[in-house]
Amino acid sequence: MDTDRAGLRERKKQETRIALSWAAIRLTVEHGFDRVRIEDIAAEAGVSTRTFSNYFGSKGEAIVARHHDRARAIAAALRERPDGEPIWAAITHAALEGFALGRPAPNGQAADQSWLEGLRLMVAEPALQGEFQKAGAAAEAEFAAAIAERTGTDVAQDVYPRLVAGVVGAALNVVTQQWLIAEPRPPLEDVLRDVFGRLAAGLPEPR
Amino acid sequence: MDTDRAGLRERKKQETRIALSWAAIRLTVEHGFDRVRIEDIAAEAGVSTRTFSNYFGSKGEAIVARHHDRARAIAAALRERPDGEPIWAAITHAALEGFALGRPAPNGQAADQSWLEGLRLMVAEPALQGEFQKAGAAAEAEFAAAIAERTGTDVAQDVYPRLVAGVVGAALNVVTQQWLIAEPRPPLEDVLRDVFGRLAAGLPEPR
DNA sequence: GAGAAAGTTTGCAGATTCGGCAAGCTTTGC
DNA sequence: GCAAAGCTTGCCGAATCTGCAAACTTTCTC
Repeated sequence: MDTDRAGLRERKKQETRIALSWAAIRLTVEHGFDRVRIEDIAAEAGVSTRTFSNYFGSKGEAIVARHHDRARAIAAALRERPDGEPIWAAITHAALEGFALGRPAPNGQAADQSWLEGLRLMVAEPALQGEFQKAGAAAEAEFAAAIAERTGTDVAQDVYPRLVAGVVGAALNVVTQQWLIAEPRPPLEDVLRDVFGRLAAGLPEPR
Repeated sequence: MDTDRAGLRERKKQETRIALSWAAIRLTVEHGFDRVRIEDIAAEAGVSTRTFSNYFGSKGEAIVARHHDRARAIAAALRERPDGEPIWAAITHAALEGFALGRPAPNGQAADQSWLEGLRLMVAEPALQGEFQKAGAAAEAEFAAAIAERTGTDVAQDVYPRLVAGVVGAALNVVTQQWLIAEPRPPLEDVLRDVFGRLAAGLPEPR
């Protein structure tokens, strides 16, 4: 969002954060979760281990940070959708935008590849699954707030916004999963429309 | 399930596991997550810290273990539902059974109260949210398998069973949440029917 | 039943992680 | 240009986690 808002200090912090996160992903993909020490990640990003701890509470948090940001981007995208748009259309567009959105990788060229491997890692490594889900849950909270706003409901009181947010979160997980494993890899958009279509139809039993 | 199947050894292990888990919940509710050491939990359950580590990989895992078992019970309950039953009816019943099911607490009388406080804790404490979600995800996997079995679909291939499992998981989270905060506390069954009804209807926007 | 086999519990030690604190730098704001 | 505010870092102690080997218990076999 605020790409270069608010000066040098803030920008540097973002850079450090992202550098740490990518370093964590790269090293873990390459060597495996428990053969990477925080010391290694910090070194790769050019900061001290103590600084690592200032940014992230654990190795897992650092690895999942990219996913976390992307998930929140979807919530942000939803807020940007035009007011009149029907809710499911808005959600679909927001999701597509969020997925397509900024996929910055350490090296420009193999960006997608790095991200793909990172995602696979987060989903496969048991030590990371909790962190991965937690990131999703955090994003869901923002998503619920955005939905409540848009539909004039109350997050604290009404079940609707939280339910939709939770369901969409679950759906996006499935979409990601399916997209990761399907071979050949289908366009994300197709998977997403299929899944959302089923939701809107009340999840009819297939045949 | 296998209450007293398979001898003394197995039973003792279950007892230790449950004792550790309840001890972890009780102490954490009373003193707060980071003012409880594994040493304390182990002492409360009458085993060594090393033994604690044989059962659980972390404090969080121990605290969430009860939730984990209950969530898996819902998947197990689904497998027990009669074959002809429509899928959503089966899921609803399984969920109700799973929720009602075995709520053993350290002290018989305040069982529900302990469980309620434990749940609140898991949902409120950031350090536990990841673990909580992870337990849910693990249960969801079993749930998906049960659904695939029942509907003759393929977990690895088809999106349907994973999607339904994910959505139901999300829905149960919302139900639990709503049930925890609503005042006066409504019957769980009512909340559950409301939420599942919305799902089956395709999540229509509330006016 | 007795004795062997298999599975558990425990203490110990080493590697890591985590977070408070205070000193040294850098960026911001006036 | 300077003071205030915010970051980074090293150091340190408290906790966690895991492999290993010894001491026990339960289960299995004859």
